[in-house]
Amino acid sequence: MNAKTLILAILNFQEATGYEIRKMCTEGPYSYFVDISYGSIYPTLAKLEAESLVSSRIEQDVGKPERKVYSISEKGRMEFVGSLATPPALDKFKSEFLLVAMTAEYGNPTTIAKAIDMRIAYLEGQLEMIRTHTENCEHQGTCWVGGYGEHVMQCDLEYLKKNRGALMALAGTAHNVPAAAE
Amino acid sequence: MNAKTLILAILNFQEATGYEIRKMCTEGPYSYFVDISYGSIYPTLAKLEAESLVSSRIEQDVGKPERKVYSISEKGRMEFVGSLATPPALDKFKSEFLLVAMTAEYGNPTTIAKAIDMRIAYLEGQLEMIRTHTENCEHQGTCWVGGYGEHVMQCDLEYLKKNRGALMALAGTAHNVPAAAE
DNA sequence: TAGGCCATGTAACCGGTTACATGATTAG
DNA sequence: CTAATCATGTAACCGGTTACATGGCCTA
Repeated sequence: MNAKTLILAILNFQEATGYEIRKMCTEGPYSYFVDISYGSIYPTLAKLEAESLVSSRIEQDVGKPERKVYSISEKGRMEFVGSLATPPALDKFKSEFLLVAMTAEYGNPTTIAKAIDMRIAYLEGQLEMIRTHTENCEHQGTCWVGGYGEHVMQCDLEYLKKNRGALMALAGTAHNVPAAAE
Repeated sequence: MNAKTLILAILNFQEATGYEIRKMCTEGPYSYFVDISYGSIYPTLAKLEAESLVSSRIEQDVGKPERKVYSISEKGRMEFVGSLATPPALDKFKSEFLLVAMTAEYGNPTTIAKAIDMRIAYLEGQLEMIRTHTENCEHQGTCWVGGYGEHVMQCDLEYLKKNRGALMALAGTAHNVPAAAE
């Protein structure tokens, strides 16, 4: 999914500034399946406005930085609904951790242990985040997606905890490991 | 994970041609957590050879196209083992499907149904693929990762099947949907 | 007074994709 | 005879990241 569709989808639900969009995508309910940064949000917003799919207004509260609040236009809404007609692309998933796990025999046990534990901690944090989002969640689609993430992450954690030992047993068992800079 | 590390990791296990590497990454045991295409494999292989982290030899069987088989060098092995020392980056996950699910109320029910069912079919295919890989699997790290994928995908499917109805109930329920080109 | 949050933006860079070019062999 | 598989590569393009620039307010 490109930044354009994503931002249109967000603005379809609510008005927002670039800053807020970024927050939603890194800490908010979108963060589970999305990944985007300032460097693409602001330019995209500008392009969207140039195509008049969104409009903006400046808000100025005393003692606060200027906010540029974007709203979706009727044309933008049509674009968005239209984009929903094409079947969604497959998920993209990349995991460095799994490469490390696969090659565990070459890794130093301490490093592997740290990698597993950091992953567990990360997933637990994510789970907690999702739970706070879905706890008092009024939007049903968001609940559905939140429940999805919660379920899958729980399974993920389950496997990790249950099989931590098995992976650790492999760590560093390879022969012919060159004396590398560690 | 960049193409370089990934290819080095693969070549650390076995010699391979660019074509074979690509196969492993799209249909083989790496396909679950990796995503790479010819356009990055061949140039990367060339770069790797220029840095003498890998070497190549030409194989020519009668009646078959020429094969350029790459092997990792001692220097490459060291580079690879060294790269295992830095903690792995967080997983990258992007899902268009989940965006569609979140905005299900704006989607046409038929489209949503198709999206869910295609996802189910896809996951079932992936699961089967993983199972064939892990069934007679001699490399333990690969088994561990395969088991991981299997477990998580099973949970994924579970949620999808159990909550298909709930999502369908939301499909197309939004008011104020512009008469878009569908 | 240091660091974090609010807030907007730009420029350079890069990793990787898509599409193209080429061609032989084999299976249906 | 057609489609798929084996096999290698290039060039243009692009979406997005990283790092930078700027600055005021609030909290510890």
